[in-house]
Amino acid sequence: MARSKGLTTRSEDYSAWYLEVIARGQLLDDSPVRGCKVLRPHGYAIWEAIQRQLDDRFKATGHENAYFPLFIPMSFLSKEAEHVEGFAKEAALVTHHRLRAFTRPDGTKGVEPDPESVLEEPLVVRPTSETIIWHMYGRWIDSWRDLPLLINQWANVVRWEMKTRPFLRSAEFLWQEGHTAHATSAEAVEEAVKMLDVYTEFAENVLAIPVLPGRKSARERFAGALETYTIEAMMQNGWALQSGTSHFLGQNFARAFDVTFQNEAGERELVWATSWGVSTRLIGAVIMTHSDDDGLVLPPRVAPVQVVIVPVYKEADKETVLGAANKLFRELKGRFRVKLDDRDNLRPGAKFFEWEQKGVPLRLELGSRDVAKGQAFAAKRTGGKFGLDLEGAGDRVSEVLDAIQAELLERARAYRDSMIYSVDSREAFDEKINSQPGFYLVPWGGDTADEVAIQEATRATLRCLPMEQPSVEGLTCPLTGKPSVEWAYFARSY
RNA sequence: CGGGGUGUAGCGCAGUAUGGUUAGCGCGCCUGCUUCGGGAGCAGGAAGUCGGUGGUUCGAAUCCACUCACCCCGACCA
Repeated sequence: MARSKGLTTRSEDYSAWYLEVIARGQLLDDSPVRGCKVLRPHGYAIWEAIQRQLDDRFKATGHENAYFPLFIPMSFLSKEAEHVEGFAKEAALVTHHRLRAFTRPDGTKGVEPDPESVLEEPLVVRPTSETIIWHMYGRWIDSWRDLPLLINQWANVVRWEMKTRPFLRSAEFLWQEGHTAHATSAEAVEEAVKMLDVYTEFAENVLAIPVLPGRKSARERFAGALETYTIEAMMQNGWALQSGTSHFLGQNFARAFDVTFQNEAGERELVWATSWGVSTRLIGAVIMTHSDDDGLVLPPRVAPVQVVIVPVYKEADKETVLGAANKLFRELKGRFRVKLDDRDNLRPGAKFFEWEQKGVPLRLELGSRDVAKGQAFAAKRTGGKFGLDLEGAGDRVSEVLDAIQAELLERARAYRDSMIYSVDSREAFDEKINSQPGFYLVPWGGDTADEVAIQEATRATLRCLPMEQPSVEGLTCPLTGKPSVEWAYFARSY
């Protein structure tokens, strides 16, 4: 009989639930290296879907891909003061360029760094690529005609984090980083905001994650940026997840790497910069936004398998059913990522559980009764079962997947909206923020010192100053008692 | 990096206090037969350097030291 699915529930232990969903969905596995995970095929395929669809958007907004080296001369990191401050503590360093074999006293063999191979200048494994990219931009930019320069790269980066969490924070992760150069400040700001819009649209339409776009406070800003824009998502435990950032870097990197251009008047000016990125953290956001107590739930647009066909047969009708299943499979496979699970060693129920835990949005069961009716028995991962006509199945499946995609976004939005609160005093905030986690929207009037104090008392941080800013005329900040300056969201965050 | 916890077969665990032949159990895996609409049944079988290194001992999964990884709670961060 139906035994317990054995998954820790979200309400029992949200963190354990998250780890189990990842393990059962076969997204990640541990590696022998601290903080570094292996992206298994089912997890990597989600990243590939993200890459494809984001890359299309980057190309559509005029960007080109390039690739810059993994290794950065150590001296580059120190060229931009705030930047080095931000990344020095977590930089991995290459100091030698070869190993040599040696024999231990007990006769066993080992390898050690060859002292003869010490690098003249150590190399930093990139934590982000601003420095090496701006070094190169200095060679490529000379005239206003070279601008804007709009480049993106898909890469891995390394940040030696103290505490890691699968997808959300690991020592090595995959991401994309866009780096653009502009002739004017206004144009650079426009670019940074435009890319935040791309992220916002992508998060909602592809990942089905509603996000709050906004600006970071000075305290939360990227190291070396004048302005950091962010999209903040709400996880099911009421914690915020910074899901993408876009930075207006001013002329900081141009100044540090001496990147100037000659304007139309013939004068030399420093170039204006932006950078923007999203990472495999987005996969964590997808998991924590949509998954349920039965396991992974994936939006159709990023699901590695969108439709699974499970034939159900007895020996007598095996041939008929498998024939129909194959026919359906061939019909769908040109349009969807579809899997025909015709394994003979598992019974249907076992297959249902397996695909459920892998987050497949739509399951089509096909038994002799269905074949006789000219239908498949469809089950949505989001709930709901119905007969689906085999005739014209492709169009119908397309509609159903679209409906699931929309349903996930709406469900997430309703949940998120139900977790946005307001408070009228600091006391109320301190009392509620941890017993009732969520986004707290306040007409903020504080400064960095106030943010620090609030975090020390509650562990909540200022997540963003939303792009949409209704007037705060005449309002007082409930957290500081100072006159309100602009609206801000506070939350616990990952 | 500080405090706490856990490492025994692919997964989940017992065994460790009080050291003692061939280290068990459930699930999974392999073979065969019967099954097949929500985790199949029976029979047979394979799989472990007990996280690693070093020590104590006639003898170590068990005791000691060091070390690695993971998890939880803090400090730091995408």
